Amino acid sequence: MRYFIDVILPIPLQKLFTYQITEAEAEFLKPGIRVAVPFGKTKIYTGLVFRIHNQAPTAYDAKEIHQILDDIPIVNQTQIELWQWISSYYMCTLGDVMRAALPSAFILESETVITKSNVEAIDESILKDDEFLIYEALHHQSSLKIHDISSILDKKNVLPVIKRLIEKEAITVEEEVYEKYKPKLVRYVKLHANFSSEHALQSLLEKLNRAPKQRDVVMTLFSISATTKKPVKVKDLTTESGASSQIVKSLIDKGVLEEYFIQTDRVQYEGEDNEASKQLNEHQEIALKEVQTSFETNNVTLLHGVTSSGKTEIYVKLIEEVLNSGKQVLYLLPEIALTTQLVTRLQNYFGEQVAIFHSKYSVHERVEVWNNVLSSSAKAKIVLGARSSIFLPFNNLGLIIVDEEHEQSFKQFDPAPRYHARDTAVVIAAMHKAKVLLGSATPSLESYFNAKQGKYGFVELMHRHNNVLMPDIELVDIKDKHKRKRMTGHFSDRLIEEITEVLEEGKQVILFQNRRGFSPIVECNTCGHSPQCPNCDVSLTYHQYRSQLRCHYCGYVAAMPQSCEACGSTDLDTKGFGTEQIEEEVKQLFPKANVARMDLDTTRGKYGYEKIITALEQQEIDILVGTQMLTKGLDFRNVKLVGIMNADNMLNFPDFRAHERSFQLMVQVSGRAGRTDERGKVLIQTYNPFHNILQQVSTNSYVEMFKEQMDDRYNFKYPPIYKQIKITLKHKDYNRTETASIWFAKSLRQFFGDAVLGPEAPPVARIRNQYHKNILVKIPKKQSLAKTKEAIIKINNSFSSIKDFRSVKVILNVDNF
DNA sequence: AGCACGCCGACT
DNA sequence: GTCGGCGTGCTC
Repeated sequence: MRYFIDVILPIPLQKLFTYQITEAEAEFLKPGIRVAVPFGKTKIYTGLVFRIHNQAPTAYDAKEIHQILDDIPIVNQTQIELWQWISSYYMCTLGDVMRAALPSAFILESETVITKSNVEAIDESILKDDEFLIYEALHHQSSLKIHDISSILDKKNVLPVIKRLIEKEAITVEEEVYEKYKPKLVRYVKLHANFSSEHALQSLLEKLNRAPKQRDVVMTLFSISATTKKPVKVKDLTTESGASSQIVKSLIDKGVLEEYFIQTDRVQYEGEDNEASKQLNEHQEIALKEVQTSFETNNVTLLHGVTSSGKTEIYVKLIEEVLNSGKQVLYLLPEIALTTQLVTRLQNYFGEQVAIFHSKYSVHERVEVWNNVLSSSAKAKIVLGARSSIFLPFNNLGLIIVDEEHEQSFKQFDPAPRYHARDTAVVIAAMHKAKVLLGSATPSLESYFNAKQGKYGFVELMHRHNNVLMPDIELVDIKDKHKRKRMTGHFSDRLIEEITEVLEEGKQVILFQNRRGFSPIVECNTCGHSPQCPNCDVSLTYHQYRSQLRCHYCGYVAAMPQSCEACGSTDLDTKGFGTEQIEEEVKQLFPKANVARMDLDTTRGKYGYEKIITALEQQEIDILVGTQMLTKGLDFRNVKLVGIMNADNMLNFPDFRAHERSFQLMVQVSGRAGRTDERGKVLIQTYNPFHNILQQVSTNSYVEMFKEQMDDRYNFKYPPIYKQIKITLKHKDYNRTETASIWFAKSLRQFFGDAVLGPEAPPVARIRNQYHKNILVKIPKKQSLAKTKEAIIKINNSFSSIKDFRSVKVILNVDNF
């Protein structure tokens, strides 16, 4: 009997690959174990065992595997099922899912290692200059990587050189696989066993009298272990005794001390003991009861709680309950909210049981969280994570909380798998027979719709904590203010008045402008020319603080020109405004106030974000100017006024969800005002104060907004009434993109007729020198999604078999919102 | 996706 | 004449 395995490889190919294994391997292997397999002519890849069987492939000879990488499966059966669901629902390959799901340290790739051949000295005269350079380098260094050779020769393509050297038998190459994850070892020391007796110790100390530094170290070791009664880290010993690590080393060399290593987790909770969860107020208590009742009949429940209503405390109670039943909890949050207070809060309640998983963690840290979840370790009973934490190897999930459920960042846009973590969470929960709680102050239309349809349970929490009133929202008509000359820069007289007042009270102000940089367009007043990005179809944004022009799509940077590139005129003007300009104007208007800015530019780096938040909490900042970053789950105690500089640019955004998003954004920012005792104030500056959305924001009428938006969605066949799939075609040649997209749309129409929209060029038609075209397929609820996808895949297959179109990239995006 | 192979322009 | 550009095809 012959044995085979089908493996998933982390490459975007639909197929699984079959390898030969021995009987012993067949007995050992299980689905979910990683194997290193040869792939193509040279490479070795990490594959994940999907199936073990006896059917020999007919068309080819299966290769043998290279190595088994795990003792036990690192991916469980439920996850493999989930991967399959994601791959079919979001129209991507299993390899795509594998790449996204596994921490990158789990996916090893081989590296080519070049060594000198063992042939006796070869005739060096047959070597050419570059070949000799490498041959020579190998005399000094036993082995070289491809990368090293590139830098020695200072060129990119070094493979031909290597090939020639192999032919001349000067070198040999090998593929080596490296384990990327190394457990972290901490170095400890103890007194060598030889000196455990009183007598031996005595004579040792006498001997050391002549080496006072070493004696100090030994004495410090005694005092540390006497006080802590724990093993002593080398690091503690050196800092405590003030001795260099050299002294410790010589003691080890002498055999006085003995070193040993203990494996530790990189991520450790070092906080205090847990505090008890807070007593709920009457409204929270009722909401909690309602959620619990809802869970009896619904697997998914939506909790609509206004900003500052204390949803977190309810979550905490639910988590406690689930933990007591011995199950795991997944708490999903938008990426950015993870870096803040909430993490600390949950750790205060649950201590070590909380594991955190997000993109700022190193690959090693992620592996540790993965392993802790896999082994159902007590250290990962609750996982607090961003969208990718849905891929962790849970085996006993009881509850998933999706906080800020409406956040778009739960949807992955690029690369594949383009999944939505909230929707995927619902699927995972079903697999585990777990419950899902979606929480938001401004639920997404689809979740609210699902709740209204009875598909989800629904609980409302309309009272703010301590019964603080909802902020008072005032609309300021800047068209009128301009006419009456009541504007100073981008500030209306009302806004200036309010800021002045709030500052006098010693309270803080947040100003929201959803655009970074100084101004999005620079224009020449003489000829009208404005600098464009050379790689994308957008005008460059002016960033004042470095006097640069930058493209927000591709990252292109140029110095701000002194004069117009087209006509040479020095009369340059800026159109539109961003956070930088607001910051500058505030500084001029309120020279005494401390002003800070929070946007992508100021929060780069690991702690950039935290720094600003802490400064605001410590009240070192009086006025904070920022983009939508401000809205994500932050709890600012002392902010009394929120100013929205211009509501119109978001409302006019060309997207069917622009209104919904604007509503959510504005309500969320407004929620930052007056969160503790005093009522907050919000000023919204707009050219169009009678816009329905603005009226709804100012009266906090979610339901009204929902009804009106749903009418639009119904009339224009948009989600959540219709499902939709977006197909994007990309190519560097405009004409080819054009003809390809027309062909694609035409084929789609043969199946779906009017339900196909486009092809249409997106607002930015060229990004990084690639032309884009979008096609939208709208799918009525009653139409089979599976059949629709099948048809699209079929069309895509015939598309890529057309020679001219093969180089056109096709991106399928299911539920592209 | 990589990576090898193979065919054409621009340089020593 | 070679080097290296990228279009084409394949990977168990």
